Amino acid sequence: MGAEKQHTKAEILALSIPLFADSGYTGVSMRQIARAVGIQAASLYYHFPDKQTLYIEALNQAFSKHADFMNESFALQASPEERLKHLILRLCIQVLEDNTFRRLMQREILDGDEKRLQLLADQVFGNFFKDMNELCRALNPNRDPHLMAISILGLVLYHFQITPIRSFLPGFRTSHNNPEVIADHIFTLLKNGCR
Amino acid sequence: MGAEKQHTKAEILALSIPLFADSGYTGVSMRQIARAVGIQAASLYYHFPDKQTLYIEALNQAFSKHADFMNESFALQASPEERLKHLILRLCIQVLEDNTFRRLMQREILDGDEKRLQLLADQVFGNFFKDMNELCRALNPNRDPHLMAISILGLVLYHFQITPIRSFLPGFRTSHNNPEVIADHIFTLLKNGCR
DNA sequence: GTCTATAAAGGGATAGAC
DNA sequence: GTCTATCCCTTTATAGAC
Repeated sequence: MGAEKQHTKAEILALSIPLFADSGYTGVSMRQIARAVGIQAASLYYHFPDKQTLYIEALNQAFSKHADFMNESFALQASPEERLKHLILRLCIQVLEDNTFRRLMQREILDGDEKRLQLLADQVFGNFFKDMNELCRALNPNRDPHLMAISILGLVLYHFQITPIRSFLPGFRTSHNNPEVIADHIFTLLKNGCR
Repeated sequence: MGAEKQHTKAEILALSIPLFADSGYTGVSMRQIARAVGIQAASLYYHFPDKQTLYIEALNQAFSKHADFMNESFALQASPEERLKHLILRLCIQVLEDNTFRRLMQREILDGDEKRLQLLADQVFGNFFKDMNELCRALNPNRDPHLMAISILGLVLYHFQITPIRSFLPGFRTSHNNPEVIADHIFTLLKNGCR
């Protein structure tokens, strides 16, 4: 109908997600969010009862966006090793491209209370981690799949977590920021160990 | 010297470090720090010109405390593999016991500006990472030591980073929080890959 | 659905007494 | 070295007009 474009909840959330990812919950004010959206801070309270709720809904939106993606690398018909290789490369590329999501997740693991962590576990990791477990079992039934799954995830994520400081560490080369180089390193490590 | 016990800079820093580790820079107020110390907020400004400086000095104190420890696992006379095993177990135990330090470090990697990251790289990782590089070279000269060193560090740290959410993930057992179990898993993984 | 105005609380920081 | 008192700004959140 004749209504001009108005700001929806989803739009506000989409704009506040990168702010929270960059500066954390206490590091972002309602005024900053409002400025990013292009409205007054008071107007945010028409959409959300308080800052907490806005934040939780932002998390929900950010997380659900990624739930789907995760469940693709497992479908393809191939040997467990091939699937692992494919998964690692996809993860590396995805994590590199969506720094916002990775940072938000990291902050949640640092700061989230039990309820929020449960949300993260269910919504983001839920099926993904179950599939990871099964892949790990297929790779080697004698290894603890939970520990293996976390190790694989940790290998990928840590290489990107540490990016800001990496260039100050001995032995750094610019190629170490290349997702294909990292993926290849991780896959070989998982395949052969450090030999 | 009839002076009663007075609060020293070092004491204030020691009390503020866990606060910053728990809630981050913006999540902690000068009043909160003062309360933890048992003085008024204004008194903090006798010791430090501003909050930023207090924070940086807290980081310095927290980091330098750990610089020494790191350089022990490399001294012992043994095969590279033995040294790796020893290092991983020590790291796991250390990281488990000092959550504060781990969290502070994680927050710095998320939020630190270039200058603070340089401090972290030099003071905490500096020699440690150089020794790690050499150990990796000894383990296998054909592998990129920088990537290997980060992988080893990432494997250890991620298992502890993810602790708060681990119990919500499929396949969890309480033994997965045991540092010896984790260390053993990581060492075997590094030695043989996932086979 | 957004605005202006404003309340109420909390933040960093300073002045000056002791 | 710590206190009280205070300044000034920002923050979250509400009220009411449009």
